[in-house]
Amino acid sequence: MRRMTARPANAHQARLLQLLRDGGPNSRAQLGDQVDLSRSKLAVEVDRLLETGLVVADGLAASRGGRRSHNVRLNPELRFLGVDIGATSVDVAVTNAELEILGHINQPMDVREGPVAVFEQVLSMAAKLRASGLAEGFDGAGIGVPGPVRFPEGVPVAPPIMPGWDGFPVREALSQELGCPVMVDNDVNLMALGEQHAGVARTQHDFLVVKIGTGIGCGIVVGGEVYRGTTGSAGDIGHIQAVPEGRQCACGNRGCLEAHFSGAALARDATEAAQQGQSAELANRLEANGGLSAADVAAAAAAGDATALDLIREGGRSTGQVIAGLVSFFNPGLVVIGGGVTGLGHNLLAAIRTQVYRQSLPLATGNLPIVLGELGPTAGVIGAARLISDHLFSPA
Amino acid sequence: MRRMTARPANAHQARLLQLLRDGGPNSRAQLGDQVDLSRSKLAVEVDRLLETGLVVADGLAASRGGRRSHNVRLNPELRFLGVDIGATSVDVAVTNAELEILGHINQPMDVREGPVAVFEQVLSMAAKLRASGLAEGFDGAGIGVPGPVRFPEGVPVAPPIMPGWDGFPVREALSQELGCPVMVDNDVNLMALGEQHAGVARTQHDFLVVKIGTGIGCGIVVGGEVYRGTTGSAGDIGHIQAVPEGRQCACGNRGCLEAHFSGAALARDATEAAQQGQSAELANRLEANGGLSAADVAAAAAAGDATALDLIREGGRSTGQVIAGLVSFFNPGLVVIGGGVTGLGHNLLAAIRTQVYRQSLPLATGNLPIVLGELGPTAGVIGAARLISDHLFSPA
DNA sequence: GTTCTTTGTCCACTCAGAGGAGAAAGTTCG
DNA sequence: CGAACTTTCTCCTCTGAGTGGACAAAGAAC
Repeated sequence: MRRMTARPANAHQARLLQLLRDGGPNSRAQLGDQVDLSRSKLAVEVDRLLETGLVVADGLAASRGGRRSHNVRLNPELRFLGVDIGATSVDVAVTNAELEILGHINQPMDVREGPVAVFEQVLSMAAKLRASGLAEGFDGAGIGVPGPVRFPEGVPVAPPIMPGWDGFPVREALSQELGCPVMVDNDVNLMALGEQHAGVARTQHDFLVVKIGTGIGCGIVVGGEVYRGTTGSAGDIGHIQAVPEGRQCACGNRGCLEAHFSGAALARDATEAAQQGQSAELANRLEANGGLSAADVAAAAAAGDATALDLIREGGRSTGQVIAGLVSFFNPGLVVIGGGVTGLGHNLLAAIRTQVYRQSLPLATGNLPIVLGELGPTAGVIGAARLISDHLFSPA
Repeated sequence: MRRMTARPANAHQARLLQLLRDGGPNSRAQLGDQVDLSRSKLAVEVDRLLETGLVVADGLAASRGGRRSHNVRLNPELRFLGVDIGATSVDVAVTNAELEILGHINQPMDVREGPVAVFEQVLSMAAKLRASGLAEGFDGAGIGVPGPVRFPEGVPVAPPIMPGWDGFPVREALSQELGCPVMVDNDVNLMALGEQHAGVARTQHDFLVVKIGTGIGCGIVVGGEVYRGTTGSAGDIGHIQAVPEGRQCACGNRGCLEAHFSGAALARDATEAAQQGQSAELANRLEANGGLSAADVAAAAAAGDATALDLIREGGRSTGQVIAGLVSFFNPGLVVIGGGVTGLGHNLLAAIRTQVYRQSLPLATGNLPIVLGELGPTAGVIGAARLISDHLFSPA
């Protein structure tokens, strides 16, 4: 199939595409209710979109008490690729233009192997999805990387946990390989984008998404737009001091949040506790698996292990301490907790909530929900697809 | 004089008014260079503005190698009132439409006396400026208050340091008294607005302004727009924890930044030090003035007093600690330090810089200037005038 | 079948804005 | 001083986006 080359010619067309993406098939009349255009003008723009092939006719809708309407919808053959590169695994998904996930693969990987190796893996995963008949090609791709990105160019900058990626032209390279437009962003920003449009933050304009995975980061949405900062490093909260004179961090300072709580820190602390005989439960799991992960701690806590529970509570306290500061500063309408450690669930959330509600002023916390993300491991790839679709569904 | 009632009828007119405000008198040709309109359309809009009286002819400009141009400018009789209510004093200023300060009064006051008393004082100060011939009336007024504001309504909400103001309809009351449109905002936001357009932040889109006065607060500018948060309390950083298990704060928690450093905290600490005989210099000043202020500490430090210097350094360290966290999170392009304690000058700035550059990651601090505000005590009133002018110079 | 409702198309009209011609008012240079 | 060039500003025509109403098509309600 020939891939999509057309782009909306004006703001009206862009808006119509977005309505069809977010609202599914629609009649001209329904579109008219949402778009503040005369019916005549609307019909013209819809006809032009039909000509481009971005939009296709979709039969007759049921009557609403009068003549039945002719529905239109986004071309069901459009395909977007969403890629979410984490520190230790990659997610790749195919969506249609309405951003429904048609196929999704996750594979372990080490981002430190560098861009060339990782790219090879991503491309083979994309090829696998294509081979399974889900897509003949891609009309656009979004990709998230676990570090700061110079957004306009789509290039990672000075990423601490992914040496070798600094300055690697991710956007251009992937665009070349896939033959379609590509947008690159930080993984946490994509998670925020996902939760904003398909998840728990659907009604919010100003909110934070704290992703606790191998590391820890924060997505910031201001006025409905992802905020990336002056150099693309906004939301880099892993190295805010959570514990004065605390643990030594890889960044050179002491007491960084990430050194005290993250997937990696939790696994480390649990292993220490097991080795020191503080918890039989954890020691058993260490024995059995040859190592401990955040999931082990979650399981131990669920089984009633006090040490595991303490670790989670203490981590939640540190995290809550930092989030409390951000809440005072930013006054968000919602805080979403996501990432790999959401398996820790309610225990973690309770510890964070307690700390935030205690430390921030009532005006900021009065009506502030702190909740878990709704999309789990798909948040990143959905956000990635959203990113490229926002780009393509805006005036050229 | 009849006060201005007209408003720009469309976005073009609004843009033209803003250009004339920020660039002074201009010819049609010069305006055309900045506004991306055909000369014919531009002429039409300028003529309409002339009809409204917002803009007046301003004679012939010097030739630039051809026919001399007819300049136009904002009506020089337009007057804005800028009011900056602090915790312990009020500033009131009159500006013309180009936001040049024509007159400025500062008077001591205690905001805790409540809105009625303070209003009376503000109105009498405004009357004094009017009586001195600077204005026959006001075309708009901006007012800043030292606490959170529900911005659309212009009403303070739950202000901790100004009991009695909660819910007081500042905007409506002042508008009634002055007979002109009024906008209300937090004092720190106005300071940010002032520094953004007339001060040190002129080229920045994303920056922070930390105001250290009686209390401590932060103005946040995102994409050139002041960010106020979901409930109007964004930037309320005085109660972020700077010292774990630190001093008891009035808010009920321990170790809040404001409890460790602010004009009030500094005066308190200096008095304690003087009473405990730690500094003869400070003790002398305490004796002489019957009390100590931040200015006394500044003077003592300038005279070489080690205790005063230590207090400043320690305060700068606490402040820097908090700012470091904000810098990691927000990744601003500039941090401006302002407010009453800027008299502490270089010593304070150095302590803050040291702490921030040490604690935040290089990508965020790499090219991050941390500077003192440029406008000093006029930042607030200039920002206030700017606020109302932005409102009036936008499409009705 | 008649009447009412909803949907979609067609067409005439309005209006913002572009762009060119040309007049007005200067400067520069031989 | 006069001719040629420049800049500014006005006027007039033309275009194209968009509106709104008339009308046809298609179905529901009675």
